[in-house]
Amino acid sequence: MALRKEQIIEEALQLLNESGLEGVTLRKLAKRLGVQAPALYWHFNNKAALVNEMAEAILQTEFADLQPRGDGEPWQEWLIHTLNRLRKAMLSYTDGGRVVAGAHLSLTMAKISEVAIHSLHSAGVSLRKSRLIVLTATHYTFGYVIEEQTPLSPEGLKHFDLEKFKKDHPTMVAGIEEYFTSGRTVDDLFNDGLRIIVGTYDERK
Amino acid sequence: MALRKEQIIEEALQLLNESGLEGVTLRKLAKRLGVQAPALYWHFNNKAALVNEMAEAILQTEFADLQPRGDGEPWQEWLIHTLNRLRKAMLSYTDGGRVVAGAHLSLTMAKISEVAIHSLHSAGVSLRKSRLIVLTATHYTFGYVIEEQTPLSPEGLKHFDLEKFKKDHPTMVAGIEEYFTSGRTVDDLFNDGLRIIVGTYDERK
DNA sequence: CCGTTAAATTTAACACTGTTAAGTAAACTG
DNA sequence: CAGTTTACTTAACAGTGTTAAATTTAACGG
Repeated sequence: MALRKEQIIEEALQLLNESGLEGVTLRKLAKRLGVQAPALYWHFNNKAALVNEMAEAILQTEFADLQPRGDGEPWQEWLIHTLNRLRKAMLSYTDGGRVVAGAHLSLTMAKISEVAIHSLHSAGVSLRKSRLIVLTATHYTFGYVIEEQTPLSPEGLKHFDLEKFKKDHPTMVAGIEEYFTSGRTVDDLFNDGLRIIVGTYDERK
Repeated sequence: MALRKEQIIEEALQLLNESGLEGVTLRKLAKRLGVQAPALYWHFNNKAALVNEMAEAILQTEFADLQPRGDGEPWQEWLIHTLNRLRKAMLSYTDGGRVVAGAHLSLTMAKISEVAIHSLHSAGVSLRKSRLIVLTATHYTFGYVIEEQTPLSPEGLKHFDLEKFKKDHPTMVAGIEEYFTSGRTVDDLFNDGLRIIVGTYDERK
């Protein structure tokens, strides 16, 4: 009775969350849909197209409606809030960062950029700087999420000498310990990076 | 007469540059080395380990020697210069960004972070802010390079309506045109992003 | 209701992929 | 010279995306 494109993507996203990006195979996906693998090729030209649409769907759940900066709202706060939503959307699926970052030509991402640049520009920031800040913050967000979603394999951990690492990277380790023993989280870390970019990072507190 | 680990990686990197990350298969690599594919498993536990060592090699060619910030040298300039080297290293191989960013537990990356944080801290920046800036700039660099190395498929371009895109994203398009018609390049764009992060972006000029 | 056309899917197969197990030949070691 | 380690080969497994052709299912006009 005709498989619908929408439900293929929905099932693919569920599979993504259970098995990760490597685990999303056409045969597994087809089985869940009660169909044979080549049937999917009627709905998608190839797997890459499927993954692209998955990325679009991930973004759409969070950005179905995207309000531009409100009157009087500081652009820094608006941008930070918006990029927190972007991170949240990617984090809500296993390997969501890689999926979304790998999907070029995403209309939703383009829309986010457009609204963001406009939201800064309309607040008095020059067009060039608006674009620079949005671009920088977006790349930062992608890089941050991709890394936080990259699992460090237990295999690599086996050969990892923590004591030697500490001895070889004292400043780095001190910085990490200082940050987290002060009660901060990876969410705080992400937001502090954004504040560095938008220029509202406050040394005190 | 005994294959050496070093030359396997060298050949793998050459293959990477010719065929991209997808093109680096154990059989192709083995063939180039005049050997059968399973022979590689004597030298590496699995393919992921091979790719990790490729990442390390990519970084090592550029960061065999990494000088910390010199006395009197502004930390902003030192950091920008160092991250330009990081970008250059990744750009020198097809999919270099994905390879390096995917390699967790890279000792070379750890060393870069350590030296960088120290270079900022020793210039009077607080430990916490030093780490924040380095982390932010590093993630930005990864995100930037990964995107600039992601090829937009001709397939996706077929269905792409440029005129509609322009109409739907006027601010974004205006920003892009303004930037590049002023004679700037993607290298400049990358560096302007870094300047936003380290706080030396100058609106004029 | 029938015949035709188009939509949606199946079956079979191809050319790959990473990876394991078992065997083999050369090189070193005592 | 015997035994062990090093470095590989051969054979095979289970899986991958993808294509071509045949086949079923649904839709539609007369």
